[in-house]
Amino acid sequence: MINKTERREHAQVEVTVDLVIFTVRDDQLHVLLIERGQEPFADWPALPGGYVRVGEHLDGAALRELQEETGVDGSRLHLEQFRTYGDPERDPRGRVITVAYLALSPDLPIARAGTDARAADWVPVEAVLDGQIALAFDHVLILREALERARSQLEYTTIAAAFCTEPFTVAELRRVYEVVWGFKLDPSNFRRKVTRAHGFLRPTGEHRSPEIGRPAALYRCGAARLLSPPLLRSSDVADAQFTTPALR
Amino acid sequence: MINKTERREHAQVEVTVDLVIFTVRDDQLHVLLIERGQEPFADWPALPGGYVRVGEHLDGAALRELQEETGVDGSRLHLEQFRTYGDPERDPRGRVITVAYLALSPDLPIARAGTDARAADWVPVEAVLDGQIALAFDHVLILREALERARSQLEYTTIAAAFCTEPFTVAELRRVYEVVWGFKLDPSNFRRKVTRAHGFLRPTGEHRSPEIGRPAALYRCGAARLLSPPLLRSSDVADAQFTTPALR
DNA sequence: ATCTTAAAAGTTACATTGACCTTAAAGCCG
DNA sequence: CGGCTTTAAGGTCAATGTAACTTTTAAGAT
Repeated sequence: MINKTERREHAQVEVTVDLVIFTVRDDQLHVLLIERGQEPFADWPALPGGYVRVGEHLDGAALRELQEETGVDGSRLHLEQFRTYGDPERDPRGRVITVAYLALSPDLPIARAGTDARAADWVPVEAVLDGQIALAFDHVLILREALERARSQLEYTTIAAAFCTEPFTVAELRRVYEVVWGFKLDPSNFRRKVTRAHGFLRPTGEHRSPEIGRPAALYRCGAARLLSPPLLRSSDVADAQFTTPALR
Repeated sequence: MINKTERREHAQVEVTVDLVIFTVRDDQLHVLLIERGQEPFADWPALPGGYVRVGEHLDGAALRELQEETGVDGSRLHLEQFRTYGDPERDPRGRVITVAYLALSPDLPIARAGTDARAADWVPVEAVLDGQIALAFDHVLILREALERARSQLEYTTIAAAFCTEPFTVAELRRVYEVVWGFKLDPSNFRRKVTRAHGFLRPTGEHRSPEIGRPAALYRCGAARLLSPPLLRSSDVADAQFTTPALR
């Protein structure tokens, strides 16, 4: 079925990876952005990412670009491929499709300056979705879809713990859910669910005193990757999200 | 950060789409396969798919290849991009990455012969996973991951109805779940859940008499895309699946 | 000692679930 | 016809899960 006519029509494309790295900072969801050093979109904020090299795995390219552009070591993050963007018009340089990755990170300090990217820093997600900050290419779309994916991942998986620096308290974990989902949770019911969920939290036996108040028990991540039973947002919220990732 | 050195190292790749189309037939899960007409892997069974053309959207390429190779009109299926495969060694022709799509289909008759592909037909998924049938490229991997995706989609979305030809009965819908998940469900409890779930089923008021037994009420798909509350597999099963789609 | 604060644990009414049972509506058979 | 078989549909009930709320606990501060 592949004849010489079609052979001429194959798109010769270049492939990039882009990374959406979220963190929780000051009770706000932040995303890791760089400032582009080159045309197109020179000086614009953008998701970290770049070209996949000859003979390089997609996952490897994602790790490398993250390291090069932001100094972040992605090997300890739960970096997950979540979607590929291939609109023929999405890059003014020509046909460039990008494989998007998502990860949740503890609030790491970002080594600025010096390295590849002109700047890399955490930026509040809301500032981007508000339109206060415009991003290069179709990165706002990618960010929006990554956020929706992250929100739903919190329901069915244990990755929320990836936001926390070990060891962490139940309250810290709850704040992650609250910030990503964008609404408050009942502390008591939240505790009951996450402590009951098999393999989510491993108690250390240690405690940490906050500035004031009763000391909180400290936990580490358990072995489970899937949360059962899941920790669902209310059905109202789920209905509102109502994503239809299908073709028209 | 993108300098002339890196510019030389950009992978020049070709991009294909591959489609995993499932259906339920004779109480078995089937996948739509073609027989390759060309090297590499000439005469091997493979997932339908092919090169993305210049200026073509990924979704458009998926629809076109499905039509060309199997005669199936994908515009009425819920075709969803689920993962991109980019192992540098995955295609002997060189660097070819593929964007994989997933859809659930009613049991359509496949127009054989004549067209682009030498043959296209439904094949039991088990025969492939057993190793009885080898597939070209990394298509077994793609199939396996598509199956896991489909299984989990049945839990949280209403796409199971896409397997059924409208109008359909609750028993037909239940058989879809049983075949995809691979275990029996309690008919009574299943009915209660799917009829209660808001926006899943729309009663037609009509009935259809089976060969024997009480006539079953007929339904059409409702408007909801997300299932709330979700229809979960038992937690044992969820634990067993335990996928870790992260990097090492 | 008492107050304040946040963590942790308990209470209650209610909804959902899984396993099982009963009734309903057809065709079939004598 | 009347009873049998078959599948659909609906009901029961104990166990579990949930949301909203209250109470107890363990620290530092006054």
